[in-house]
Amino acid sequence: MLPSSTVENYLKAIYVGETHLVGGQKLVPMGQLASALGIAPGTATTMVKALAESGLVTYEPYNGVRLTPAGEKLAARVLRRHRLIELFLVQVMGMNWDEVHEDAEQMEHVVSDRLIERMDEMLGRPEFDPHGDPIPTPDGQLAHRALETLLTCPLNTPVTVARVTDQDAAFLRFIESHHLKPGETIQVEERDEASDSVKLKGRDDQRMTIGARAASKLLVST
Amino acid sequence: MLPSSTVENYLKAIYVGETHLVGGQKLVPMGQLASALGIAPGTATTMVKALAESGLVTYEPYNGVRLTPAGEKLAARVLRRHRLIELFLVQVMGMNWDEVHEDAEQMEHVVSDRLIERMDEMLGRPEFDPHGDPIPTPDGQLAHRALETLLTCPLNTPVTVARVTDQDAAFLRFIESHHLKPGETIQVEERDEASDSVKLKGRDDQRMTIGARAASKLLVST
DNA sequence: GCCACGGTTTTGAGTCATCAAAATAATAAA
DNA sequence: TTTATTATTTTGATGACTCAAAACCGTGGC
Ligand SMILES: [Mn+2]
Ligand SMILES: [Mn+2]
Ligand SMILES: [Mn+2]
Ligand SMILES: [Mn+2]
Repeated sequence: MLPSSTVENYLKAIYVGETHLVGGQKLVPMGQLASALGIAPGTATTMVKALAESGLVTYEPYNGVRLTPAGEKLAARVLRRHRLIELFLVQVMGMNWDEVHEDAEQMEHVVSDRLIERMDEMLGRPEFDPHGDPIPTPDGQLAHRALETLLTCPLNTPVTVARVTDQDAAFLRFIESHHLKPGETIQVEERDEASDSVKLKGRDDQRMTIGARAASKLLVST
Repeated sequence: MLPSSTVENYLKAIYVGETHLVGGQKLVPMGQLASALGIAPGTATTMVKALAESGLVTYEPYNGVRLTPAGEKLAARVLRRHRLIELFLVQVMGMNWDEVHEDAEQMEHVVSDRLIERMDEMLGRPEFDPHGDPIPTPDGQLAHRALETLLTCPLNTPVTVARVTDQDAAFLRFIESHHLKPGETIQVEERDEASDSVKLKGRDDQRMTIGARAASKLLVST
């Protein structure tokens, strides 16, 4: 039985949720899953039990859920499609990086393998999507990069923006308008705990100050 | 309420069904609708009653169904998307014309207006899809052409293939391999009632014989 | 060690889309 | 006109997916 869009969305959310877990944690709590999918907690519980029944996840009541190898394979496939489609929409269709998420969210479930393969080919087997998120390989491997946030990277040292971990359109437009998209080189000049902000030097030595919250969503390579 | 994929498919099938009706007929019978959608007749009846309830169709029990202006607007929109997507997949993505139907069938329900507009723009506001089917304009107008089938067009006169009215992949590949795609110029040399076949002269004066059934699916302009 | 609270699960219900098969209506044949 | 055939509608049921709200569990505070 091929998985429904709903099942694919659950698996993808669990997959992404697992990467967000800190430390040795391995289980995604139901509350987090429910809010990631925008559904009621009870619905998540019911669905996850069904997913466990079909061998795609392991479910520990009151603890959370984890993907089985079978579930992980499916999840990586969906995430690969999502990110390839996003990149395609930006690179080939000329759409803005803040408006491709919703299209990708739907298309990831319906386009044929053949079309995905054509996109991948046209894009030259890309490794990262427009937001710097890694694109899983066809066999489910995720490129791992050692990145730091603007809150932890070295001061007064050129760093390259590599990834933006927030899909919010307004935030993405802000990033773009301040030339902070992946690929741009910047420096962190100062961090101020009290004012909860970070001072940056960007393109053309342009100075700017952003909040710590925003700074934590900009990942850079040194 | 935005229409579900199911509703969109029903409306599209009724829309296309109406164009296939001969004479002054105006109602699409339930059986035809059901088989076009590949569902049980009883399901069609139930759904159509719901569509009538929401003002998208007019339903006459035991006679059939017809689109209201509201329903026709939605149906034309879906058909426009379907055919634009098909053309996009062929022209831009380099897919074959016999493998784009299924992708379009799904994508028509999910891609954003913005993306459709980009496709339309990239393709130069096309009027016909890869099969020669007219693409409804944004306001729902369908280009009408006076076409004849290979069963009725004049003999020994150059005619141009304009449209192929069968989405079956094997048939489309046959058409392609014999250089009978829309745009090709051919001549009908002879029709034989007894053998139920038609003799053609195609590209490079290549002779071929095809069955009447197939001939009726090739529409030409004189 | 009890209790309150936040997170989780259960319960009961509803929507949408579907089918198989029985009942019925329209139509063609005898 | 009766009968047989075919198309259509009704009926009863199922499977996914969802919610609201009640019940429940586990843990940290006191
Ligand atoms: Mn999705
Ligand atoms: Mn992305
Ligand atoms: Mn469709
Ligand atoms: Mn077509």
